[in-house]
Amino acid sequence: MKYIDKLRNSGLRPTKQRLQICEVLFNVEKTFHFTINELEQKIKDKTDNKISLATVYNTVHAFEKKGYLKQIPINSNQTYFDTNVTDHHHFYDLNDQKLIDLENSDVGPINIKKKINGKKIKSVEVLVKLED
Amino acid sequence: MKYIDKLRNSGLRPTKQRLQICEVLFNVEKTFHFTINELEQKIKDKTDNKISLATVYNTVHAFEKKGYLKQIPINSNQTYFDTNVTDHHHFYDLNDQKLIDLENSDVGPINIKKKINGKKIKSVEVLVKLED
DNA sequence: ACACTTATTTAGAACCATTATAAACTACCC
DNA sequence: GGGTAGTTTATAATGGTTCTAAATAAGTGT
Ligand SMILES: [Mn+2]
Ligand SMILES: [Mn+2]
Ligand SMILES: [Zn+2]
Ligand SMILES: [Zn+2]
Repeated sequence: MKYIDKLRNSGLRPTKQRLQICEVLFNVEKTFHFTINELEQKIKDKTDNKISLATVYNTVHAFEKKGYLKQIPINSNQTYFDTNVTDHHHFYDLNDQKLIDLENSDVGPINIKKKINGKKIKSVEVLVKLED
Repeated sequence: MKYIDKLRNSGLRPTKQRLQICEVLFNVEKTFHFTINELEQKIKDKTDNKISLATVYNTVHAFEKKGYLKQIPINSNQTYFDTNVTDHHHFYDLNDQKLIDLENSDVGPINIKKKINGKKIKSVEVLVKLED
């Protein structure tokens, strides 16, 4: 199986639950954005046996730590995650509460001129809020 | 008093509590970022009588709605607000969990080329994450 | 296969920032 | 002053997330 090695190489045991979550998250055409609750629902739809909510949280955080997921900084009552871990930007539709990817070519390079002593830039993300 | 008119003109009654919060938020040299808990602490430090936590929440949301404050989109367990309501960007220091303003001149103009049908751009914000 | 160790899963409890409630209070208008 | 709508307040409720600790499963060595 393609995810067994991925997990083992990351020091994560390839459990049945983790492999099922890998299927839902990564074995799809397009990357996508999700909350924990939305992921839980997808898992229920796709698989017969249920995975406990605690395991969903544990797994998402483990994958985030390994760089297979990232959090999207947005003000919402739920945390948003992204299966697209490349550097990219977002539209956030305030009416529909929907996130849409922006390609880097849609924004162009961003040159941060200010420097902070002893700190390095980890990421540069643009959030474009949309309304009707 | 300078905040009485500001509040009345916004359709907000200039109560003692709101005026005190105005002093803390706006009667200072520099704009700043805060969480509700940090604001509550500042209020305690500055004034003798206490303002209930519910009123702090109510007031911050009322001021946000009127455009006197804005929320900063960031992943934290607490919501961050900004007394600088002009368009500007932020450094977020992941180690210290501190927000620092970036001037527009520090980033340069950002040209969003992609358009979404029937939606207009409300804001464009850059978040630059820093680490040691 | 077996025993042993360590990682993981799980249900449920705990946590805690935020929001809702509803009664007391206050600003405003006549 | 009297009436009304807006505001404050203590407190409860909400709900996403994290913690706990016991059960289970995976890896390792023999
Ligand atoms: Mn996390
Ligand atoms: Mn708000
Ligand atoms: Zn994305
Ligand atoms: Zn700011």
